[in-house]
Amino acid sequence: MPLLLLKDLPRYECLLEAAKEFPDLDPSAAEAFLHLLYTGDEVFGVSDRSFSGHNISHGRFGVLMLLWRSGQPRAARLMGADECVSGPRTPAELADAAGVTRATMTGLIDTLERDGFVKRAPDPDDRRMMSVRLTPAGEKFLIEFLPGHFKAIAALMSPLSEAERKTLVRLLGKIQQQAAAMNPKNETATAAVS
Amino acid sequence: MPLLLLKDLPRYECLLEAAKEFPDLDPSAAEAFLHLLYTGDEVFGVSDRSFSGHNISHGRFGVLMLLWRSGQPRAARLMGADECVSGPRTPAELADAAGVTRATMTGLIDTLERDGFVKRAPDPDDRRMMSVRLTPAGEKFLIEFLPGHFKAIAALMSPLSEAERKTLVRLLGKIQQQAAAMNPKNETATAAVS
DNA sequence: CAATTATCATTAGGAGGCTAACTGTCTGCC
DNA sequence: GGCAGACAGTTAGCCTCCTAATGATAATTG
Repeated sequence: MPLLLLKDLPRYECLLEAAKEFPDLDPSAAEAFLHLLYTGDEVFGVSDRSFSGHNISHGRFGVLMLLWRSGQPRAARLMGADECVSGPRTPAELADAAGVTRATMTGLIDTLERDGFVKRAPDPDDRRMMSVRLTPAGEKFLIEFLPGHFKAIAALMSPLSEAERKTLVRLLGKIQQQAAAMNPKNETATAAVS
Repeated sequence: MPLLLLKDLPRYECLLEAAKEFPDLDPSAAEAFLHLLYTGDEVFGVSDRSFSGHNISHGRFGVLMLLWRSGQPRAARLMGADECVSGPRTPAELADAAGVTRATMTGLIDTLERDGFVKRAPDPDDRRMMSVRLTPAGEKFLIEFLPGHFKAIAALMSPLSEAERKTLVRLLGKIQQQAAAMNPKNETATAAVS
């Protein structure tokens, strides 16, 4: 459970009443916003419980997935890369792919290496760089862990029909796009939406 | 941005291919799951940027909102309480309402008090308890901050029509229910769904 | 070829989460 | 009345995230 949120969401009537006092409050927008945050947190919690029994966390899991068969072409595509190149190897590449800072990645690799899932090796060509690699123990962990994780995801989404899942993804896509446009960091996204 | 996630979501074809290797992987479930986590993170990031310019965070904001006019009946209803009683006052009540541990609430109140938004006072009746109160500075902050925050939420949801917002909330509700049922902590939720 | 600039990984310090253990205070029961 | 247990709040230590600063190495460029 990562983020602090209300345990009970406000009822819609409460939002309506609050909107009388705050003209900027759009009740249906606030409702959707709160539900999105709340559900995201719940879903995060589900996969967190799936992780916690295995001495792993979202961050650690993400790094392992990024490293998973990174030497083989298939892995890169499985993780969303556009081309069939090998997956990320250096801390900088991993940080970029995972969307965290390099400092954070250093910390994650530290604990992963301490626990024997991963190994660092200096790059022979560029002495500034390190090369990160899954150990056999790390690979064994993934092979044992993934099926259960996938089952949990399937169970979580089981109340939704295929059509509902598509609808959900479509609506979330619109919000993603808008959120990206509202992020001052990427001006390209702003242009793409406008 | 709270949680570590892939910067680029895998494409659907990649999930389909991965499903050949892992029979437990349900591609549409995984797609919805990843989009939900990703969008939740993006949305969290939007409100985080709305906060960060004001020396505040989600946790701190949540506490302030819980304390907001906690002496007046309206406040409690605004925050989702079922009855028109006064809002939470003690650290334990705040922790429960916010869904964090008491230890975490102690830390939040510490920094909030250090920054002058909040004030602790011993309870005269029960010397184990403390009473937490918004200072005038804390109230001033909320009054100045809320309109912009509500505007950001409205902007974020602006790509969705009213009907789409209702659909989104309905679909998210199904997932919330399922997530609650999968949480071993609350057996009541399990029973409610089955 | 030397000096500046850019890049890589790490460290240091801070914040917000957690659990577990501790201190004081109240309650309830003999 | 006194003691065991429950309960409020805090403390201590860990994890994951951040930003900013550092040191070592490459790359660029005059």
